[in-house]
Amino acid sequence: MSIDGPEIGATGKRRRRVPEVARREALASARRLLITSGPTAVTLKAVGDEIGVTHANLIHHFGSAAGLQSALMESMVRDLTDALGAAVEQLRSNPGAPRALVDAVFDAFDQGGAGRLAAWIALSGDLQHLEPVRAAVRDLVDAICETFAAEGEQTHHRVTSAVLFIALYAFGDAVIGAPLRDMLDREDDAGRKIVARLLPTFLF
Amino acid sequence: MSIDGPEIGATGKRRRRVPEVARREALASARRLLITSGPTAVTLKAVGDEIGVTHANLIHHFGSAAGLQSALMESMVRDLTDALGAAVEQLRSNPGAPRALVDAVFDAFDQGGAGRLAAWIALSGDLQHLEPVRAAVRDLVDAICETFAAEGEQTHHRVTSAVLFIALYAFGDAVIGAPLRDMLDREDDAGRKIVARLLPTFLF
DNA sequence: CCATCTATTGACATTGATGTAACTTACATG
DNA sequence: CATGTAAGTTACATCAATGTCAATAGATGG
Repeated sequence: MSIDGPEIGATGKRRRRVPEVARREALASARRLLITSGPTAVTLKAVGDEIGVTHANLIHHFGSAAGLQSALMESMVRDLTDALGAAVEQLRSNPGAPRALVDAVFDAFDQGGAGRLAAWIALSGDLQHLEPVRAAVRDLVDAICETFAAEGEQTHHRVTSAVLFIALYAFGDAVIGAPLRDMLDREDDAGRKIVARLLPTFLF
Repeated sequence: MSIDGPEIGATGKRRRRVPEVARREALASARRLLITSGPTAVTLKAVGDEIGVTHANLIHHFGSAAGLQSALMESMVRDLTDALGAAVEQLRSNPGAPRALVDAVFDAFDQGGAGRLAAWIALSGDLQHLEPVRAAVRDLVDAICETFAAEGEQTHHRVTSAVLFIALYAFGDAVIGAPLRDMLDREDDAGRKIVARLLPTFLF
């Protein structure tokens, strides 16, 4: 098995990191643990073992275990808002390409881990961590509204319906899409196809 | 503060339950804790305090903490499959009423707690507990296919798309629908309206 | 080379969840 | 009323996660 490789002992010396690097490595490890093994796997010991530091060192950098979890949520929420911002740009530069928009949002929720993050936040009740998402969502709504401004006064209502539609669906697909598609014998991108086909229903 | 009130001592005597009653009370309490406070709140002590027994007594009835969790998952999965079965009956007796079908599925995921349950199972990786759902989902697909058998050879594909659509959406709505609707200033049943409106797109 | 700063560690304490064993007592049955 | 079964409790042990603190050791400036 070759457990406990000489993670630090390879050189026999400690590896001293700049705080920013230490935090970044820890958060990357924590995200990997969250996505692959669930929220209960994100512990100080597990993260420390992955990046070769002790749990006390993580407390030194994040203040507490809750501080690490909070920083992880902030990090992933920032990535999600960035992805939504990129989706806005993608839409502005190339409107009328629903599949590209759908892929951008679905990838953020699936591979970016936003789906599992949102589920974790919702189950644990830490809803305040979702607050930065509010602005990103409203930017997305505004961008879509501008693109389809000619549609009349019902535009805002239709656009919020579209955003609610794609976000809820992408979230559901990221968290339980795989087993559900397996039950139905459907292909991996069945959900994306459906959303891409229905999205014009809202916008046109 | 008046800690440790005479929980049992109110009568001065123990309350002896038949095993089936003890298990039912414990599972009801565990479900309430899961829905209101998340998976980490479902502990032997928390459940025991709610129903007035010790944590050792719960181990006596369920074998272990994992046994209680497993029984909770089974109980909630059974309720979900029952709800899906009822949706099948509802559809057979009154086809062409998408909102009623949508409400039945959404209520199962939201008020029944199936949404939080599914998120918990997905995050923790205990996918085998979803196995009983497979049969219920396939029954639902078959029932819808029979109802719309005249639609041609693409029927099965369209029906599985519809089931995937409503299930993923109901799940997403149950777990993160409330904060998302708040961000978008949308009404509580916005998701249900959207699904009810789009469902005929698949079936007709 | 020396001194200072601080990232890092090791050892220890604490807490909560879980598990085990022996004892108690409610209840049914003779 | 006597008795056996099992629901229920008490007391204790264990383990993992978290937290605290003094000591160690890289890095950098003088």
